[in-house]
Amino acid sequence: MAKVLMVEDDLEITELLEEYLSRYDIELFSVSSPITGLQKVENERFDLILVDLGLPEMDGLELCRILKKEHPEIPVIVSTARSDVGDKVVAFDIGVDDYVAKPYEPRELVARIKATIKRNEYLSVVRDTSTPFTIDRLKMQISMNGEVLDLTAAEFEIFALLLERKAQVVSRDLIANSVESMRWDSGERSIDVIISRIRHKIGDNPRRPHYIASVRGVGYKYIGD
Amino acid sequence: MAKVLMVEDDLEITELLEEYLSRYDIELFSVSSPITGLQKVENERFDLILVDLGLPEMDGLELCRILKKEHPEIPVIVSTARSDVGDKVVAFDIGVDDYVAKPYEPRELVARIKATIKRNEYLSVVRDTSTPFTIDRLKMQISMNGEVLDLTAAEFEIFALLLERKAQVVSRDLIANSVESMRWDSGERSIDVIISRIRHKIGDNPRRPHYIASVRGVGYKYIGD
DNA sequence: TACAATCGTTAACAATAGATTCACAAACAA
DNA sequence: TTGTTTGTGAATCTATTGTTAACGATTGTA
Repeated sequence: MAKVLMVEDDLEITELLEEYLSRYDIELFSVSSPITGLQKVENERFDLILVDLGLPEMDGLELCRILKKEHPEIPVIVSTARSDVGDKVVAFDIGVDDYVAKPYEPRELVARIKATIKRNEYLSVVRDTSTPFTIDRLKMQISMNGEVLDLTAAEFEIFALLLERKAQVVSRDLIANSVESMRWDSGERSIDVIISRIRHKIGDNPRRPHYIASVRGVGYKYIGD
Repeated sequence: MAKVLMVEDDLEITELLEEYLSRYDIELFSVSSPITGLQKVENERFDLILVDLGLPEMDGLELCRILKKEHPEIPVIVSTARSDVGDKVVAFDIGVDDYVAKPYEPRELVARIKATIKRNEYLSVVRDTSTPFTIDRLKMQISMNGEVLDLTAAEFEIFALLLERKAQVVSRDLIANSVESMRWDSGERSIDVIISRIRHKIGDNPRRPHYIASVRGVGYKYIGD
């Protein structure tokens, strides 16, 4: 039974779909606001998220962006009544997995949901080979090639920060202000020391770094090749 | 001097901070209601906005939401006395840039304000199809035909300066004053030397330059043709 | 055109700012 | 307490920047 979360404010649609999808082995949960959607995602595991564009409070695309940032492992399908092609383009740009235009046939939705979940199962295995690191924020751990690294809180936070920003340079300043397990006013050398400890644990060499490169005068960056 | 707008109804705090922040090169303007805050933002340019949650009239989060919608380019920091974690989560969801819990050390506030402003200065990748070069300030790198160049800080800064000014002549004086990674009192020859090293790395020849031409008696310019 | 004066280029080396890491201290958690 | 995590200062190391100087190119002048 696949668990799908739907973010949609039209109650009529959600009730209909809940009933319909259950016949195809899909358990549908629905919330009407992006905020509650995000909260639900934090506390429950879903196989897929369905986002309706044209939502109140927050732009639906904005929700997708956050979802893709915080939970890139969960596939997202967007739906919209607007015939706006721009939305579609932007949505795919963000990394949305599929798109259905309203009004859609329920049967079509079932097909897309099943296809997307299947594709994602396969992809998540492939994706592992591209970068050796996986972040699990709920468990607060980072794995390297499937092996869980033994990191302290500060090490975890800094490394996660670097990994999330991919090749972007992360300044010591930013690190100091983002990492809760460090005192906000601790010296810049402390950051270097923690970086040094992370490097040691992942077996990286600062001279010829494979993962964490230092950027003179600024900070560090993760180099995913 | 950074201009910061504070939306906070506790006069005691604002007066204290106004005095304190000025010592750190931050000019603080304060308003006590979200409405006047919004009006001020319409008519003046600010580098950052500080919003206190738990405001009268309008919910502080609501103010943030409007600010982020109307002026996404201005960074926002929220502060709150509530220890409510939910607020924090929602605030970040809205797109708030940073968060301080009350009571906070004034020094901490200074650090966060400075960091947030700096982080927001450069946001995007400059892509220009007319030249083979691409500047990515976040990653602090310049690519030539897709290949990332291995530049040092000073090399990066000078080359970026030239590229951004297109065909304009950039004087040695301007270079000396713009480049942070160089000592402010270093001679003019040092600039020439760094230009030489950039040329070497991009395979340019000063006799018959394709990219960087010297302008006798003044400085250099980038020739994109 | 020849010559001088000036400016630009770059190689080789020197100076230095910044990074790394060690060993230990302080803070924190159990 | 004890053990673990984070912070500090110092020694060391190194990449980056600065300096010098010899040479080449350019401009101006007669």
